[in-house]
Amino acid sequence: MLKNKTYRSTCPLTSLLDIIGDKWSLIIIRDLFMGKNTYGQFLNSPEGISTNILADRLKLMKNNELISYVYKEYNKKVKYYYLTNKGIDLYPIICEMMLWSDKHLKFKEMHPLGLQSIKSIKESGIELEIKETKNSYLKTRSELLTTL
Amino acid sequence: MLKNKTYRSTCPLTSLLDIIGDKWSLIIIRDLFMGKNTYGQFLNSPEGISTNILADRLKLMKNNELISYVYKEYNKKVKYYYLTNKGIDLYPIICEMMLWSDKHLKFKEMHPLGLQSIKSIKESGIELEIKETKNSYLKTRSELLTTL
DNA sequence: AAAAATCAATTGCAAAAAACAAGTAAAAAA
DNA sequence: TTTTTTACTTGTTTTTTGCAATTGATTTTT
Repeated sequence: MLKNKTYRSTCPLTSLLDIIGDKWSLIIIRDLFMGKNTYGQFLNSPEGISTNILADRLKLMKNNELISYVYKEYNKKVKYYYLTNKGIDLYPIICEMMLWSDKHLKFKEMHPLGLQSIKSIKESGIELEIKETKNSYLKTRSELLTTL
Repeated sequence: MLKNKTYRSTCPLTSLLDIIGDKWSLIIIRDLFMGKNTYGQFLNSPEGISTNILADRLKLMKNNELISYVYKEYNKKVKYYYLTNKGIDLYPIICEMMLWSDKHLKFKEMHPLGLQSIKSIKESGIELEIKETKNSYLKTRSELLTTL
């Protein structure tokens, strides 16, 4: 299992990388923004994460308070994961990452989080888009939390 | 050595992670923005990257055209690395990462890229700050490239 | 109530990558 | 010419990943 090491330096960039600087964590966060919220749904993403890595990352991100989960009362088995506020605040990073890829890479087929709209809004400042997606997710999350 | 695999999916986020989704690449990019540009300078960063990992990442980022290097005429040994335009465009990502850390983590001692100024400008839209840092780096780079 | 199916993990093992230590080759400085 | 500096490379150990099979609790079906 991936160790939760101590931070390598006091640099804020480094510290973030110590937490989510791997090839899978942000993909799970992306899936959460897209409305996925169970272990099985994460497994079904096209990237094909392995079960042990997924379990490990969910545990780590839970420890780091980026995500949490609830059970629904009619099912004691399935954990419904959701982003904490701390996790939601990762959205601008994901946004900028997708914009970079869109500009510099050739893959344009899949745009999970409405990249086109992000781009057009970008010109008038990205803040609005960030706020909108955040609010939209907050709504989704509150629905999840109120329908246990 | 880290393999340059094929992309795991067509998602732009995933593709970016396939390129720089590790614990070291962005730290080197950060150092370049801070004005460091040689192997030895990268080695001296507080994070303490190993020599083999550093050599590997420089090679990979060169292959991916995020960075390049030049020799100065008075020294045939030292490679002076610099960010390409593609690499410079990673700055908004680094920016957002530092802002996230500043908001959510406790480490406030080291702010490599003028975080405080990024924050204050953020309120009036981050675009300006991004453009400024970009221009500032472009100047540094052109100085490097003209004083071979 | 018992059997079957589902689902979120865990386990074991091989391969890959990272960390650590030491060495090398070329160029620059003394 | 000798010494030092610099950018790596090599070798070994440890950690992490990838993959397949399995477990164990819960849910569904019979």
